[in-house]
Amino acid sequence: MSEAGRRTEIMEAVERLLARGGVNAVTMRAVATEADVSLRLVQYYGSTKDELLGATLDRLADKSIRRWQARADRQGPALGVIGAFLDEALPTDRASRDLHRVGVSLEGLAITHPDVAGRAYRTHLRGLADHLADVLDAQGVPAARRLACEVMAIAHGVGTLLMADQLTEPEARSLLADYLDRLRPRLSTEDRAD
Amino acid sequence: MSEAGRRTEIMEAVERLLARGGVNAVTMRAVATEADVSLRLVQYYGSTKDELLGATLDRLADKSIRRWQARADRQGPALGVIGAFLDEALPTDRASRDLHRVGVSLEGLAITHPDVAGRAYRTHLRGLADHLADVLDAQGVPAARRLACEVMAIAHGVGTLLMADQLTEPEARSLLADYLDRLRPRLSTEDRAD
DNA sequence: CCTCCTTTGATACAGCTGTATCAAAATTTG
DNA sequence: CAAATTTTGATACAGCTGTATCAAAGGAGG
Repeated sequence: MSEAGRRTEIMEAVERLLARGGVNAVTMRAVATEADVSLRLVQYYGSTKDELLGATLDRLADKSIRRWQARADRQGPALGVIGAFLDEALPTDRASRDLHRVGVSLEGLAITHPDVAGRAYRTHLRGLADHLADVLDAQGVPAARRLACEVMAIAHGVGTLLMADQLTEPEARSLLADYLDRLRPRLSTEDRAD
Repeated sequence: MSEAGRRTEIMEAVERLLARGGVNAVTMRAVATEADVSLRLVQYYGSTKDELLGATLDRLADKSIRRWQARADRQGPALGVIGAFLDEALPTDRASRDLHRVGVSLEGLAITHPDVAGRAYRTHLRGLADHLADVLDAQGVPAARRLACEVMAIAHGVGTLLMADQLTEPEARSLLADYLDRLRPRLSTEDRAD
């Protein structure tokens, strides 16, 4: 198999481990087992653990932003864009729950390794915020970046409460629907120039 | 020194380590050094690491809820209560930043150890949500618990963005002020019965 | 004084960690 | 086929981890 392919496989194994058991579950030997590959090969690509972890996190940030871009580029009304973002961010199915867990791991990692993981985390968040702000701004929404951050904040927070069993999925959805209702009057350009 | 005093000192050392370097920084030997005590004594109280960690997390949840209760029991108008909550939760000074880091550690720990840390985390969140919901409900706010969760969500999310340098402190404050502005019409009982 | 509680010291052990190093297969590629 | 690349195997090592076990010192209260 080609070099790039193997590297990808290995980084996918790292992602899976992150999603399942957090940062502590990512050991070189565990990665080898998860990728169904010898420990020696994990060393062969991505020589050090930090390099491997860093590359995985960068890849993750890229993927996350790219995925959201693909979905949001069919621009609807601003409210629809925000609704789609919230819907996408909500950890309801297996995949999005895994993604949320990876995000939490990354957030925690940013504390321990501000240089490696912190940079990836900031890149991730900044990319999402920039893109969301751009889309909103293009629709004439006032104070677009501030709103983008607010939407990201509530998405993250509600996701956390959902993962911690403080909200059921229907409760989370109706909470966000309420939130969107209150947001509606602020989304038109002529309503208020900030 | 009395038994309870030492135990408290040790758990405070655990908290400090959590705030500084996340979960991985909490080793028995590091706790001993941080508490300026011998390793043997850390074993003497809180025999197992899991027990020590669990007790610390429980204590933390208690403290956090109690602190917020003390502040919110001087009941003002609903908007003021929510504003106070947001203000308190915002990681601006050293202490609240440390607290936020501990919270992130706890959140991540809830993934790795759903039994020990997960329980403490849920207790923490539930306690905060219950109390906030009670206060709001007593003021006649409709759908109080849902709103309580929403406020907690945005507080957590904005805190995360602030810690990750995606928002400056003034930006975060004006974001929350905007949010509160939109919330105001919904806080009176006669405005809308949900 | 003597007994109980607290505290320390030194040290051990097995387990997991990242990393390194030998040679040797297996596979792909020219 | 031959050469280069990819992959494995078997270990090794030093470091940190939680936990355990020895004896002994220090202090408080009866």
